[in-house]
Amino acid sequence: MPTKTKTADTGARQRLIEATAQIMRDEGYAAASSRRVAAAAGVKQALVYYYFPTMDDLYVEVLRAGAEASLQRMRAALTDSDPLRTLWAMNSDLRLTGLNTEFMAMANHRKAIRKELKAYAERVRDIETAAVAVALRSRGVDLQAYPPVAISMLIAQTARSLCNESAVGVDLGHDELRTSMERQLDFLAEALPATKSAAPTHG
Amino acid sequence: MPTKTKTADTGARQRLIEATAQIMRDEGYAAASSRRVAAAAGVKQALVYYYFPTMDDLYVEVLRAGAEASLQRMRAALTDSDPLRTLWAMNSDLRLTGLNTEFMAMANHRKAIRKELKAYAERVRDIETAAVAVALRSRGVDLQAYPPVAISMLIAQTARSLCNESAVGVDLGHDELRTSMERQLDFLAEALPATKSAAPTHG
DNA sequence: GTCTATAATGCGATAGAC
DNA sequence: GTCTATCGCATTATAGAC
Repeated sequence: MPTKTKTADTGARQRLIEATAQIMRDEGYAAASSRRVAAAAGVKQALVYYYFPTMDDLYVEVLRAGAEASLQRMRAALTDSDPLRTLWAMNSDLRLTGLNTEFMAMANHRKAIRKELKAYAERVRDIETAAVAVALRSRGVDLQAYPPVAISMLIAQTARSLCNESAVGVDLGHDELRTSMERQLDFLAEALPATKSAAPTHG
Repeated sequence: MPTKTKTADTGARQRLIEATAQIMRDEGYAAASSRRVAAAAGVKQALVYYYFPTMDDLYVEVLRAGAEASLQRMRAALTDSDPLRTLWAMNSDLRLTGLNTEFMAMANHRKAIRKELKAYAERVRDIETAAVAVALRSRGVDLQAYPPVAISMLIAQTARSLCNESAVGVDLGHDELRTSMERQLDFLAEALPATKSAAPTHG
């Protein structure tokens, strides 16, 4: 029953959200005007205001959609064999980090965006931290000395920083930092290679 | 001889640069229009175009001025007793990191800004790396295992990330990450506390 | 060096027809 | 649900007086 109730409007509305995301990525949020996103979605400008009362509402929806997709990927990925590597890989995605930079800049001076970004960032951090805690514990790391939330922030933010810099053409030192990080991840991954489902022979 | 030659125009031009920086920090680069910056500097809009052919030229000048000031501070600071802590402190300055975020977002879709930001970022990294190398070497750290450029990037980017998040109200995990980083800096600082000017008794 | 005035364009948002 | 048409305003940038 894909028709009826409220899932029937998945035409223009969805295209508007996707078009907005793409324009923000490619040309910055300042370029994502009602006329530009309408044209990219193949509709007229006034229709934007039928679906979204203000442009900020559209931006929030773009953020929300991307956030849900990321959380979904994260939850699925973090039950796999090497959550730390997955964390690193997900935060190395240029498409995501590019959009994230735009929203960070927007959030600095738009309350509605700031509120939404904060909520999203904290949900992401919770999930990432839980996964890192599992990974570290299974490798016998002292969780007091290495708080999972600090480790997860370090991995995620380092990956994102490298992406952000690459986007503007700065690559100086990237090889060295990447290598250092890879070595650290290798070390943690190899410590206890295949202790699959937590089923020690006993006690 | 402060008059003559070319240093005589330090009135409106300088005020325009400072006003632009402040507006970018407080309200984002999109708010730094020719009318807004002119009003903040106490001149009329058209005068902006007398000093700067296009708005991008003004933005580049704001970036350049801030960059020179930062490099100056950095060079002075990095000859002192604890360069690693100085590196951490300088990259924890909300005024600087806020402006930096705006320029990063701008650089993503404006060639002139991207070129200038890249040049600045690489000069900063060179200086920071040199200072970290000195600090690590004097503490007997293996520079192969811990490349100075990687360490300097890690310290600087972690500090900046914390600032960027705080600016949008995200503080989850900050205490833990800050404490971990402080402990690491303490360790490095105390390893060989006061080996002042490199003057070993000999050999 | 600083101003007034203005051209040309784009913006967010609304009213109302279909 | 999608359109046409429009209001009111801000933008970059230029021309030309003083």
